[in-house]
Amino acid sequence: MRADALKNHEKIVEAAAQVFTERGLDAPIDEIATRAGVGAGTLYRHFPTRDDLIDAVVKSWMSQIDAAADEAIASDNSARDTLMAWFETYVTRISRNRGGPAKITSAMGNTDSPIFSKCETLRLANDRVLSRLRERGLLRDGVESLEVCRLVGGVAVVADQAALSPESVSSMLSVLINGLIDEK
Amino acid sequence: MRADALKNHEKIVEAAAQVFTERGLDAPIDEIATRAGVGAGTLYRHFPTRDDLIDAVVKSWMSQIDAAADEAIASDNSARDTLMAWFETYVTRISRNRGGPAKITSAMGNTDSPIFSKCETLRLANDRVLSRLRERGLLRDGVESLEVCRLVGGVAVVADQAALSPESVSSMLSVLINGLIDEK
DNA sequence: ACCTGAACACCGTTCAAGT
DNA sequence: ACCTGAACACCGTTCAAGT
Repeated sequence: MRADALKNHEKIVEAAAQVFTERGLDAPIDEIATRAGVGAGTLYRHFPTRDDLIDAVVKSWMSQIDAAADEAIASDNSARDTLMAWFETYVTRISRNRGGPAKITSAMGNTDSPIFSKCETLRLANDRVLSRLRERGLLRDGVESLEVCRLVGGVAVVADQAALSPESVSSMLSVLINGLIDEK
Repeated sequence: MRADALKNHEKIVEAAAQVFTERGLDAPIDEIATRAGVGAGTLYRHFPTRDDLIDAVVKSWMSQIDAAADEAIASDNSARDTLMAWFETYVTRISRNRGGPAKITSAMGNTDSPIFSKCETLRLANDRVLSRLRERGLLRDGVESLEVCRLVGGVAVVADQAALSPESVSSMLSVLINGLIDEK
């Protein structure tokens, strides 16, 4: 890769991160190109589809997910508290940009989506948390990680699109958690 | 209203119902106008926003919702079976057109959405089913109808956008139901 | 009073011409 | 090898001209 191409690549990702934050994941591509100071064609050369661009932007804040999962696993809190803290982190992360929950949750389990690997990171982190609780005998049988990601993602999508308060989200997550934990 | 205006109104709603079924609720407005045989301006005169048009189309199949709720209430099935049948009907109805779950669920509880009254129909029908189960002592405390509509709607949104199978939907609804019923 | 459709605006995407 | 930006396509929305 030539030096100017590399530089442009960086500038585009940086601009995209800004624009996505301000205007959501559906923001005009052209504004990103302008903000990055490159022509539209250059942007398309580096990122043929919007999803490729999203993938590049999401990359940076996905690593924090693993740390959050580790923290949830380490704690000796009740299953309820563990799941609530973890799910709230999950929702917050994927909701960082408007349109994020829908984009990420609908790509979940879809192998040929450009952002599939990011979804896998999420799914595997979630699986680790669930597995830990299962070991402790706190989870109902037959709950699958992918399914839980979709349920929690569904809550995030609705909250994102209807601009719901964090309290509404917690309250919805609470119902989900009731459905997941084994109360003996 | 003049006779030709009335006729056009009907033709537009009819065309919209067709086009929405074929191409989803985000289908090009212009195709609806063409199919109805009217100019774009005429369509906009009758329905200033897309939501106004959606409202008119949704009207017809919303009445069936009340019947489904009545049926759910009348049965002496277990809380689980009652809710599963009702939620599946709920999801099917709002998923009739692609994009329907997102449109309807994000308008839920939003007083100044053009389709608010349709959402109220859904919410009230759901409330009747929940109330009946609560009377029988089968429901956990503190579950609100609006919240349940959003949770079930969230499942429908994800299923719609990720093209999930009916089995996946049932399985997700099952988790929700676990979280709603009081197992003593 | 209502309708038409050309016109404008906006945005995604491509590609000929440049360096 | 990579970049630019004009050009094209598509679609939403308006409005002057018509009946």
